This record gives sequence, C-alpha cells and structure tokens, in this order.
Amino acid sequence: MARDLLGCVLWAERDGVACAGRLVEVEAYLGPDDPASHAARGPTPRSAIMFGRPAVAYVYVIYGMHHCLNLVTEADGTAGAVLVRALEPLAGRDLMAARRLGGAGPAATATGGGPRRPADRSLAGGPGRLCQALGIDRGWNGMSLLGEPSGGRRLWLTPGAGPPPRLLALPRVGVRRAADRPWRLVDADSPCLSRPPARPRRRREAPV
DNA sequence: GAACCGATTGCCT
DNA sequence: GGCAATCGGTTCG
Repeated sequence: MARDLLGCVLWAERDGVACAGRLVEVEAYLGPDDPASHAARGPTPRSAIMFGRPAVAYVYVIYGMHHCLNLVTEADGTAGAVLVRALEPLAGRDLMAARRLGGAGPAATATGGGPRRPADRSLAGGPGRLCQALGIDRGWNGMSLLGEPSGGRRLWLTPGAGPPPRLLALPRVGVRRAADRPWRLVDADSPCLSRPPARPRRRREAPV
C-alpha cells in the first residue's frame, strides 16, 4: 500500500477550501510484528483505529506539539497504516504557507519584518509540517479518506499525474526499535523530502 | 495518580 | 550537531 500511495495526490479541505500535495515520502507501520508501530502491543485506546476498518485517517500528537497523519490500510481486524511524511505542494500553497507561519498572520507572507514564508520544499516536508500546512489536528482522527464530509472537513486521494516516482526504500526516521526495516519509501527525485536521501552508500539503499 | 517517553521541529552554537 | 519545547498515551505502583 505504501508503494501504491507514493505519487498519489492527497487533498485536505477545510471550510470549503482545499489544499493538495503529491505524496513523495511515506512510511509503513504494521501490527504486533512491528515493534516500532503504535499497534505493536495490541489495540489500545489510541492504536485501536489501526486495527479497524481501512481508508480512514489516524492522527496523533507527537512531542506534545505536532500532529502526524496516517492512512489506515489493512482489512478490519488487522493493524497497519502508512505515515505520510512529506508532500510536494500542488494546490493551496499560500494557505499552507500561512498556516505554517502560525499566529504570524497573512502579513508575514508579504515582504517585511516578520518570519519569512517557508520555501515550497519545506511547506509540507515532514510529518508535523504537513499536518500544520493542511490544518490537520486530532479532530481529523477517524476521518474518511474517501472524501466523505465531516465537521466541515474532507480528505481524499486522487491518482498522480506525470512520470511515476523513482522509488527508494530507506530506514524509517525517528524510530529506535526495528530501525533496520527499510519501510520508508521516497520519491528519490523529489526536492520536498523531510530529509534528503543519504548519500548513495553501497547497499544502504535498495530500489523497489 | 505519577513517571516516562516519543513515527518532530526549530533555534542554538 | 546539540538540545529545549510540551503533552497525550502508556505503563507502573
């Protein structure tokens, strides 16, 4: 599923305004056989959604200040989700930039004293950044990925256009357990990754 | 209840 | 490259 999702376009709509980006970096997390997964120790109040029906969002708070968006992928009863780690912005870039600048307000997007508008590559490069850019918070947990509206929000996917991504499988970021599993999939040619691919060390990277 | 910790980010040197 | 910020979830007593 992570392979298939890479290159697709994710849309997130709030109050009638949608932002979109191409998925260029994802990570796969499984169930009890994956020690790095929130579902590693069976269902808990937080991770139960990973065991539930697919095609819903799993959103959680990390480090008390950021949100991470996952797409629940496995059949009902089986745990599994794909963490969305980076988007290449396609639509709604101004709104994404404004959200990334937080309380600074729209004035900050203009020239002048305030914080500068983030470069397109860092608008949604990183799981926390992309949630901030899309306005995704815990209220989105459980949202349909099929565009079914809920609370003025919608979330859906469309097929990617253009050339297919050049897939690269790398170790997952930020996990201590099962750090060796190369389940971080990136489009090696995207400038919008949360971090650039490690320099081509011999046999560290495996094409998929 | 309390302690510990994390699928991160941005600012510091 | 180091490290603080910050809080919900999980685990333990």
